[in-house]
Amino acid sequence: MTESLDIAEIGDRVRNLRLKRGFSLQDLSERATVSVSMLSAVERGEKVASIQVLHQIATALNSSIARLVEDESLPRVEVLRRDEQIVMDDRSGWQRRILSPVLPGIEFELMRTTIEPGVDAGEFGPHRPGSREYLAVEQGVLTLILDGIIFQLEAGDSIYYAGDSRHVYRNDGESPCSYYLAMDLGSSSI
Amino acid sequence: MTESLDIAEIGDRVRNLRLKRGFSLQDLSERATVSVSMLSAVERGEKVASIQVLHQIATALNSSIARLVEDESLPRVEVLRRDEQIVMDDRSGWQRRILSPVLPGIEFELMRTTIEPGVDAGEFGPHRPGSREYLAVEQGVLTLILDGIIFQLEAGDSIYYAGDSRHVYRNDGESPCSYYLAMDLGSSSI
DNA sequence: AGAATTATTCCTCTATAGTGGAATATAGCA
DNA sequence: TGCTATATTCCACTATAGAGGAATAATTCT
Repeated sequence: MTESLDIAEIGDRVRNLRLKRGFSLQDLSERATVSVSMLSAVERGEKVASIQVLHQIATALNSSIARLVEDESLPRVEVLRRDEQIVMDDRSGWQRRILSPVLPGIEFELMRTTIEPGVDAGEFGPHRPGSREYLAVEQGVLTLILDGIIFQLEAGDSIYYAGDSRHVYRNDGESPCSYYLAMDLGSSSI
Repeated sequence: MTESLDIAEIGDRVRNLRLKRGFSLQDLSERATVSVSMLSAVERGEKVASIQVLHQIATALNSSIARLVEDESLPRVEVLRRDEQIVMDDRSGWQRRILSPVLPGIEFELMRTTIEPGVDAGEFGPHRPGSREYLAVEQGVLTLILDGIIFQLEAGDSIYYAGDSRHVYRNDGESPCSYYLAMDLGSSSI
């Protein structure tokens, strides 16, 4: 989330992407249904496109508004040693460990959860519409309930589900269960 | 990625979010430095905002252009049983298993890689600027080299790194190494 | 219910987005 | 080098975004 939108930089991104795709302004004009003049003006940061026009440009470049507008200010590397990770221990028998650092403007988490046999880790969500979760079972058997629908997942199985559902994680088995969960609360590409 | 931008729907999203935040048009006008008339027109889908104005509105609503413009058309659930997953077996002694389904407009992958002792899985990337990778070591010891910088990661450790670096994965240990990798080639929130 | 206050839409006007064609700049070829 | 073709920027014009204030609608209070 930036305070100020850099119109010139957006123009640079459009031009870079256009050249990378090997398009002339005329090519892009035809694909995007935007005049050559306007494209030139946008690339030089001379005019501010409406979201309609920028959407057309992005689509023609097989990109997205978000990507053309984005501002990169992320760190290059962050190591989280095991003992530096945030751990949530629940007395009822499950543990959640956050494996990803907090990055400015990024709403994403990678985590590893373990659930003891016979333990119900409780209900989560729904998160905001558009959020996505990806889960991979490392060991044991996980019972995952999404909006009342039951999924039984074994070691090695994986599942994607929309984050705006109610989700319950349970270990109905006889041995500990562990899984990795990647949760993206951000937006889809447009 | 939608073919056509729905201006009325964007307006609905702005209004819903504004009401959720408990703002009047006047409140939002002051916060966003956009006239009350323009806000009303945008909400009613009557006018097309420039990206400058929409950015101001999004910022004032503590949201992003991407989120105001996005179109949700993702599946709710997709299970990938172990034997349905795409597996890349390399003869030199490493294996990569894709754990996430392909979703329209989403450039994200969750994968699990195993590397035999003494094996170098090779060099990857650099991916596009803004992409992010999150890696968690499940077992063994992983040697990860990012743009020439060496990181030694043990079971339980995790690391985030920008995707536009050259990355090399190696198992210098005496036992197999496995790790989970979440790779987001998409954009950051704006 | 009526009055006062607040919120939203309508209206007019100015500034600029966006277009099509001309002028200029650049690249490729003989 | 000069010529041709292609790419880009300039220019004049139309359409509309965006602002400020008036009119209308909705809500709150007595």
